[in-house]
Amino acid sequence: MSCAVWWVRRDLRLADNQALQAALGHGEQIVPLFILDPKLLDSPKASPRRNAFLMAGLRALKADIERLGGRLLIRRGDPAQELPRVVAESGATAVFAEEDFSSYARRRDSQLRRQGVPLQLTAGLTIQAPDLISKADGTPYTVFTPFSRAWKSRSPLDLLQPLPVPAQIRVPEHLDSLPIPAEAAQDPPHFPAGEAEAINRLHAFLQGPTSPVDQYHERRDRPDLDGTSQLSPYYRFGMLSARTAAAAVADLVRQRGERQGADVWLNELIWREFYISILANFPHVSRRSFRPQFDRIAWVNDPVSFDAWCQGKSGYPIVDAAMRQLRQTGWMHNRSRMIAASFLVKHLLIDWRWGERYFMQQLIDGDPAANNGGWQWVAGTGTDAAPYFRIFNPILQSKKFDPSADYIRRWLPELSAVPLKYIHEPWRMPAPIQRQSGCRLGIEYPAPIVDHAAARERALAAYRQAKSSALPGI
DNA sequence: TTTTGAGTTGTTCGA
DNA sequence: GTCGAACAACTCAAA
Repeated sequence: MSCAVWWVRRDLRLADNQALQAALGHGEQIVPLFILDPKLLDSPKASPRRNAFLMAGLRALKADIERLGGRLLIRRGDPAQELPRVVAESGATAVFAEEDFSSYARRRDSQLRRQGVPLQLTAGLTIQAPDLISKADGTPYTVFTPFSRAWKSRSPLDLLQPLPVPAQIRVPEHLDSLPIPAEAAQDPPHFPAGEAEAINRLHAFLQGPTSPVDQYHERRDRPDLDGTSQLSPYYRFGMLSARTAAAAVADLVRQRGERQGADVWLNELIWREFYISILANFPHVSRRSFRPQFDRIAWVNDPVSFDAWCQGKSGYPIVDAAMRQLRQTGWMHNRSRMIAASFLVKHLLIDWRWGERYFMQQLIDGDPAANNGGWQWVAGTGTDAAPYFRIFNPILQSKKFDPSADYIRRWLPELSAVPLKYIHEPWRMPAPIQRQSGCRLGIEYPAPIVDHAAARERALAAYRQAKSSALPGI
């Protein structure tokens, strides 16, 4: 009886799954397999919370597969050993998996092929394969706007056809499976794992009674509001495919006509495709700057400041609120990510890789491509050719994007009684008001660890220096 | 090959 | 408070 392995990696879904469909098309039986890879689960960039989300996702996937009459096999170890073992035990003649483009994934998959494992990679992580969108001369785009234009012209939304959930999954009986480990970290309460939850969220965002997507363009930048879809963890593990999301937006536009909110939201999906394409085509970005001259920045890298930043004790309320949201929930609003990241890189002059690693250790949605792209954008070392002196002012950002300070008060209870007039910059609060509001500087809430104006000048000087010393031979 | 227009998300300064 | 200019000069994409 012919048989194929469906090797699940970061595509924990039954709908619109090209690897699954290819495996089903190969033979009468399939082996749904997930390999717990210690190299990934215990890496320095792994996160207990993200691992817990993954395990919960596996439990959901297992139940979904069982509902179709199948089983999910769990194995543990190096895929280079475990995958051939499962292939031998099952007699499978092919292995299908969704292609992933991180450096580790590429090395792993090409090694397996060199070993002779009949591994076939399918598309699906992105809507457009990273090597498909290229300039006229065949080289990849490095600027978002032209990339997005090419992406849109190559991919008319009306033509997107997500694949159905299979009716039945038949799995050989005799194969052993480990249990799904119970993780030390709790399942993240804000993000119940699983494909059903992802689909519910997608529909609630697009079509719910309030249709949040229609206000997305106005509300997406406001961390104090609930204006985003919060689907990122689900894309991260493929509990929802990008194509399903894009097709749902296309449906909406067909029903109700063009909408600004839908367009801006779709653009965010294209950003995701862009950064995956950057990582795939320029793998050096995971270790170094996209632009080599910025590898010469003289970072200060003060561990004490870094620790204060991690703990949300920088003395800048908007930065600290962001970092505490991250610590407490494993998720952070996009605007907050930019503000917090900019503060670390520009105000503290700490290497963006330190921040990148910390975010990966905390974020449930932590994705190598998007996280790296975002950090390099903030650091000014990435694909964005904008001027390096664009340094966020955390006070202005705070007043602009958290005007009532609801976000600050939510995550920093010690500031809850501080008057709005002072809450964005509590160091300006007169001593009597500090006592009155129960928020004394240096006691209940820290004094700022750097002065904005001085830090800004220092960052400008460091970047200027890096640029001028980048001349060859000097 | 050369030229031209443009580049997610900004800040500061001075009128 | 609001507005426009300056910030500094580079790289990319496409004609």
